[in-house]
Formats: sequence, C-alpha cells, structure tokens
Amino acid sequence: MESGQPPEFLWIKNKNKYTRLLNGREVTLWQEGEEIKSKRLSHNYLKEFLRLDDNLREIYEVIGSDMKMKKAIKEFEGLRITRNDPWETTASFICSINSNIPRIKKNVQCLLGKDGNIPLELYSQDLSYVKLGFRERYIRETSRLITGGFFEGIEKLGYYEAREKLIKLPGVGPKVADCILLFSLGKLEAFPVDVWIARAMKRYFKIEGDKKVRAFARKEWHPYEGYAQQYLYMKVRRDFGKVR
DNA sequence: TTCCAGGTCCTAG
DNA sequence: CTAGGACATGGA
Repeated sequence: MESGQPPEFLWIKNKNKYTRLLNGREVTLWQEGEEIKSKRLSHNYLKEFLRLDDNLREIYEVIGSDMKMKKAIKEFEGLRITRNDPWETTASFICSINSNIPRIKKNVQCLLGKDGNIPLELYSQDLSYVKLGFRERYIRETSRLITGGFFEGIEKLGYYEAREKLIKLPGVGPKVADCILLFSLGKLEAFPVDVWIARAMKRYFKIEGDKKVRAFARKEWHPYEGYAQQYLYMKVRRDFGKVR
C-alpha cells in the first residue's frame, strides 16, 4: 500500500488503515499482525488485489539468487505486487512522468470521479484544475484510445507484444508500459526501469544502460522480474535517499 | 533562486 | 541505437 504501486496513489492512509471510494462504496483495508482485515471488500477482491495466490516462497527462491537480493527480501519480507484496474494504473503512471510521489498522489486524487474511480471518459472533461502540466494531453489522448475493451485485448497477448502495443499510447513509454503490465495486467516478468532501479542496478550489480539492465534482470530473475524490481525499488530508496 | 521529481517525445549524429 | 533538450508544476 506504500511502495510506489498504484494503491499508494489511490488509497488514503488513516492511522494504519487504508480507505478509498470504490464504485461508490467506501472500502477499508488494514493489517493486524499476520492478518489482513477489511470492510466491504470480498475475499475474492482481496485475493486478486493482493495477489494472494502468488507463492512468495517460490518467488523468493528465484529472485533471491544473490546476497543483495537476499537482504532486500529479508528487509521487506511479505511485500507484494498488487493487481489494479488497468485504466487507473495507466492514468496514475502517466501522472508519474518526471514527477514525485506526493504530487502524483495529489494529481491522481484530483482525477477521481464521484464514485471514487478514475473515469474512462477523461477526454471529455475539463482537467485544467488538476494541474497535470504537459501530462494532461497524454492522459486525455490516451483515454480516448482505451475505450472498448482495449486492455482486455492487450492482456491476452504475451509480454513483449503487449508492451509494444501499450507504447503506442501517448505518454506511455517503456517504463510506464512495464508498470501497466506489472501492476494491472499480471505480467510478472515486466521490469519497470526508473531512475531508482537504474541507480540500484549500478550500485548493487555494476550494470548500466537500459539494454544491459533488462537483459540482466531477465537472466537472473525470470519469470519474476517484476517482484525483483519491487524489492530493489524499496531497498535502494531506503539505502540511498528517500524513505526512513 | 535553483534544482529535481517512479519519463516521454523529438531531433541529430 | 545512443545522446541531449524541452516539457508544466510544485516542493525543498
């Protein structure tokens, strides 16, 4: 809920509980010890949202192939990839372009409709008050292109093919595409490379350049590159910058 | 005041 | 394919 994934932008934290309006109903989620608690959320929703079917033991075995990753796993044990609505994920990560977490959160909250969701028809709305800057055009134009089962079609494709199609959307480049694939379309092999991941790969593995970085990730952590990315993201932000 | 932020797009070499 | 700059806005 606080790891730079879509829930960080979409849910509001209030004393260790997380809340949002979802399809017009206020829902709440929190954790007590090992237990996950919720209000007005079905078990089925939680299972999908938190990807409770992912076998973390098996995933840790694959991505914990060296000392650095073992440490990251130990520090953030239990951290999960979440599964989110594709359009909300897409809009959120277009907002993230060359921005920062606090501002992304503000922008995303501004986009929420009366029912608490991000409307599909953003293209027909006045968005000037959201202060998206140059991102407004991307959001508006992309919202026009994703109507009519766009994401359902993409989800059926393999990772590379799906990625190519997503990158055609305005404001969606390699990084945002990988975020969409990982956080909403269930492609665990997606490996979003942002400034922090680039930094992590250089500091921890002496690897530089997008091409080499991606090749290394696949070689080491396939088919769970996305999980490796999430643990690396948290680890490098703690080690070299943001976050307590 | 200046710099930077979970990048993308466009133009050159 | 790699390199460099523009791009809106706001918080530090």
